[in-house]
Amino acid sequence: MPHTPQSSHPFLHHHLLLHILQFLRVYATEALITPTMEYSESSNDYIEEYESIFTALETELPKVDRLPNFSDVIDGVLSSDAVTLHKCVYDSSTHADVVDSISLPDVFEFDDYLLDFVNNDEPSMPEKMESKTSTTTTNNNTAGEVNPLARIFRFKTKPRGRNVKRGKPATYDYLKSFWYGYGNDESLKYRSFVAVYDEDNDDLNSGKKSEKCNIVRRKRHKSWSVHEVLKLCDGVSQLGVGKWTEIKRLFFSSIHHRSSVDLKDKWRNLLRASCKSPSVKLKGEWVQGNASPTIPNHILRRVKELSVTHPYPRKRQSKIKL
DNA sequence: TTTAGGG
DNA sequence: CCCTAAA
Repeated sequence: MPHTPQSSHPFLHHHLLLHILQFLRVYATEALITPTMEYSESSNDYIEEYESIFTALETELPKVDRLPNFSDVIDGVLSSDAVTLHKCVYDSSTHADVVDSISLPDVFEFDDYLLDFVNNDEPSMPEKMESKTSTTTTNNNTAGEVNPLARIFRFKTKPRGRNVKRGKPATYDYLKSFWYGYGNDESLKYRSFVAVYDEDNDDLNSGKKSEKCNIVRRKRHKSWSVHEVLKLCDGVSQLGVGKWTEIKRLFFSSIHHRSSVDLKDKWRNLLRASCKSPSVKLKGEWVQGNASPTIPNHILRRVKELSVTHPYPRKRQSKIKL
């Protein structure tokens, strides 16, 4: 990794790092290690595993030129060997099930945590940035203060992952509304945002206005667990198709990261999958059907049944053409 | 705001 | 998952 000039970003300063690590420590200790210790004698392995992660983070994070995103970090933790072992303890089939099985403190709370930290105890800014910032924001901020969020947006980050190119560029004000008030759609609270450094609108070089860097909004991909899918099936069988807000309220009240729209999308995908031929055992051999092998057959069957009992409401059943 | 559908 | 026309 030929990382060059240690781009010193304020949020990567040591004290913030410590906060992040502290948070991770608490998270891992309380949510993952503790419940494991009740079931395994080799929990020291887990602790060591996490310690190694922390150590790695401590040395690697300062080199990253993007705002550390807790969701990404925790993804790494959850995909670690420690959790793999953990999942065996619970005899679950997927990591998602592990997450479901132990009541985690909300994994996504970190974004809020970080924001609070930023607001209350702002890291010092590099002079280079400090001067430019002050000149460009004087007119826009009351009390002449630099809004900490604006600083976050100055990170020269490269978005990663899927959908990143399709994200809707947003302004600072747009994003701010999600940080401070999540509105009624709580799922928005669990979305992560990535600031994209806009070369063409670089106030560090041009000295021009650039309060509005491009912000790419994206929701981290989270595979549906069996538990969630069953929940969705229950909802559909009880409330019918199309009542997703209700299903969300009654069956997903504690699963904050699935919006009603998510439910709708998932059901559509499940229907699609249930039509395909599942894997079957023929003469002792497993014949791979063209249906996704990741979805248990009993679920596909359940969906199949429900698709008959609760037909998908077709808005335009007939396309009347004259 | 919520749904249905296309992307 | 995102985006948006429709309702």
